Amino acid sequence: MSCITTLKEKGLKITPQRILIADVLHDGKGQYTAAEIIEHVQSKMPGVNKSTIYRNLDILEQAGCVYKSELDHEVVYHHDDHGHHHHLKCVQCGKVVDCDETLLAPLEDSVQKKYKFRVDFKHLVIDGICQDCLKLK
Amino acid sequence: MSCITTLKEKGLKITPQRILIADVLHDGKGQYTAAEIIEHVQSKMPGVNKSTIYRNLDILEQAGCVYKSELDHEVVYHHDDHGHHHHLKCVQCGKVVDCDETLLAPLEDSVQKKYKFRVDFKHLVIDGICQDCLKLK
DNA sequence: ATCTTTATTGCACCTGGTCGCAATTATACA
DNA sequence: TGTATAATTGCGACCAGGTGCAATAAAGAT
Repeated sequence: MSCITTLKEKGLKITPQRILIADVLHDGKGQYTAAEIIEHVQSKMPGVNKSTIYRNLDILEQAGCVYKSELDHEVVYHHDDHGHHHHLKCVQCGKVVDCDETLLAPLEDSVQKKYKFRVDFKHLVIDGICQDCLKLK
Repeated sequence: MSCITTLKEKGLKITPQRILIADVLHDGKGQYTAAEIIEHVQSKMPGVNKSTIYRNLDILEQAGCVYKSELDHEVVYHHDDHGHHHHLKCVQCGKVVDCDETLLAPLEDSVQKKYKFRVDFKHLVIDGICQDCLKLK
């Protein structure tokens, strides 16, 4: 669903800056760093302030349109639409391996049941130690 | 186990700054923000640079002596010894609920088996939406 | 006890992200 | 269409944390 529609539903104002940010997130590759979003937005509308963009990314995150994950020393934002998968990140060598989403499903259920907390894992990053680094020990 | 011993085993040098950092982490409450660690260390040895402390916290994390988690807009460091538990954090209201560690055990196993990745969850922070915020919708 | 090597520290500077506040603008309503 | 009002923007200052580099100090060898 369009981010703009969601914002409207929440009684938030539709500004040109917000439209541009939503456009970037809907387009293309589905994963952007804050710097990339800032660059794309400013290339279409020079002078847009970085605070505006950070603030709007937060708002979109709160609204549930955008997910944020910290991947290998970088924060990336992705739109809800793009399929989920997770990342296993080795804290020793920094390597990142993609990981199937079904792995997390049982956990979502148990947290939901036990704590009445709705978690919906999208692009979760799990820290650990990879096979290669374990061998080096 | 003492952080200092671990550092020695890895061939790293034992400096007064590192000893102070390890002291803070071993003491007391078991959870410190970077700012608290900097303050404690500098109170015992004025002039220690913050970069030194950040660098050493990273090194201790890599060495597996210290765990780092992001809790409600704050990064906290804790020593390996202190018992684990996890946190469920509501992305809407910011509320944090403690959560039992047994919940994560099955996941540790499945990641280990399927991806040969050793994860050892300590003080994990899981984002979600709490019961109260769900009701408001 | 001194020397050599290599890691570590302190320094100055940079970067990403945040905040308070005054100016601006989207929206609802007359 | 014009106006009121509350949200949003842009700005500048600010903060936490990180980096490159020259100076320093720990550890092992002599």
